[in-house]
Amino acid sequence: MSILSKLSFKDQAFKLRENAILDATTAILRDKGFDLMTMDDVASAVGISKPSLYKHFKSKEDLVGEAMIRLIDGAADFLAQLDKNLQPIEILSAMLEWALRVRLEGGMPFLPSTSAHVREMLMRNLKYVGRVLKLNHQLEKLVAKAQKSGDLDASLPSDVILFSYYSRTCDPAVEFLQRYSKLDNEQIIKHMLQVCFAGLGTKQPH
Amino acid sequence: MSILSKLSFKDQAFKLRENAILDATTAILRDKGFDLMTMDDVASAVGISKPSLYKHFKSKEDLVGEAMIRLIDGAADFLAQLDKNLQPIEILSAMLEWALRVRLEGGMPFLPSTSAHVREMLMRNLKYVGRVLKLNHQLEKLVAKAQKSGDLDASLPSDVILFSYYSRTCDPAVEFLQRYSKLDNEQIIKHMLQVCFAGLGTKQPH
DNA sequence: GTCTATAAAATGATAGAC
DNA sequence: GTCTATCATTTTATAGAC
Repeated sequence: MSILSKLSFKDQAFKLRENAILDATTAILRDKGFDLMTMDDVASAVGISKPSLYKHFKSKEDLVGEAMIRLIDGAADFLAQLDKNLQPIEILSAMLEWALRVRLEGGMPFLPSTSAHVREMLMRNLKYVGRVLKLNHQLEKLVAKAQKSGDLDASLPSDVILFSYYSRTCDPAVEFLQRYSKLDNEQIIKHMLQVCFAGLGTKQPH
Repeated sequence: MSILSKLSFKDQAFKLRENAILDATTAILRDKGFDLMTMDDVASAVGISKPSLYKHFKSKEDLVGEAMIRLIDGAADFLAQLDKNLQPIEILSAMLEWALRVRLEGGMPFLPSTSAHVREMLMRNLKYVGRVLKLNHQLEKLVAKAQKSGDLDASLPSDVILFSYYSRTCDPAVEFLQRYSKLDNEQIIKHMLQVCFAGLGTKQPH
């Protein structure tokens, strides 16, 4: 039984419309960012009026929060569905690869890196913070294991590894390469993974 | 003879006030970003009225452009003053170290990474674009030399190296570490340089 | 629940006195 | 060149009809 079949037809339509609103929100956030995205933009992209939009989401902050939550849920689902026999470093690499691919295909705005203002807004959203903390906890454990096994540099503080890892998912180099280089998406992903884990240089032992 | 002594006292005061305006603009950009920075913010931070501010800079775009130009000029000055006997990889490392230190000490907003909107605005500023292209040309040559000498990974496209290098100057991991870790600024710089050139992993040969 | 119309507030930019 | 006062516009959010 699908998740939708539990709901009445009316509620199904409602859910579908909410998803359409979140799709439009994601696309506009990616193109314009939070500050420049207006509720008029979203309403007209979906083809509804602004008061109707406010029936679904009580504020701009709420709307963006829900869009970000859907994003985090996608990442958590991907992680949950990975082969449990993979090494921690392989899981981390696969997660980053997934995030880069989603982003290159036009899905992901990754707002938290954008500005302190947006970050604070999201941090006030308890539902969002809960999802983030849970995912962060899983990734922390993977980083610790990979450091112990020698796949990640054990001389670096785990904070440095984790924050740098997150930053790679929203690295502006991706957009620059997509716009100004002749590399295709798969080549960009391959090189970004290489740069993340092996760096720009030819490593000397330390 | 200093640069200021060529000017009348009145013009000196004018220049000093412009510098104070640019200082305030830089600080506000760092804290709030372009979209949320208002001309009222800048005027009251400097202690002048908004119309006075507009006598110095004809628009918000112009003001931010000049602040960014001053930033690029600082980088170019630092590069020009480096020891000419340094290896290209040492110069690149020193430049990144300088940029990270400036940023950690509260100076640098590094807008170009922020949003497509801001990037487009700056790209319309010919004075700014000129400075950026000149600096970019110098860094391109350093990257090519470092790849040739084997200090930077020659198997990576130079585009990938250059864009990734730029991205490290505005890596959000820096702010996360400054806010949420117990590392001091110098430790953060050391680790960020390590991550940039050597990556997160323990490199296997390729 | 959807719409038209509008309130309320913020903000980029300027007029005009001094 | 600096100020007070103000315009014009944008934008979040809502009232009220249907």
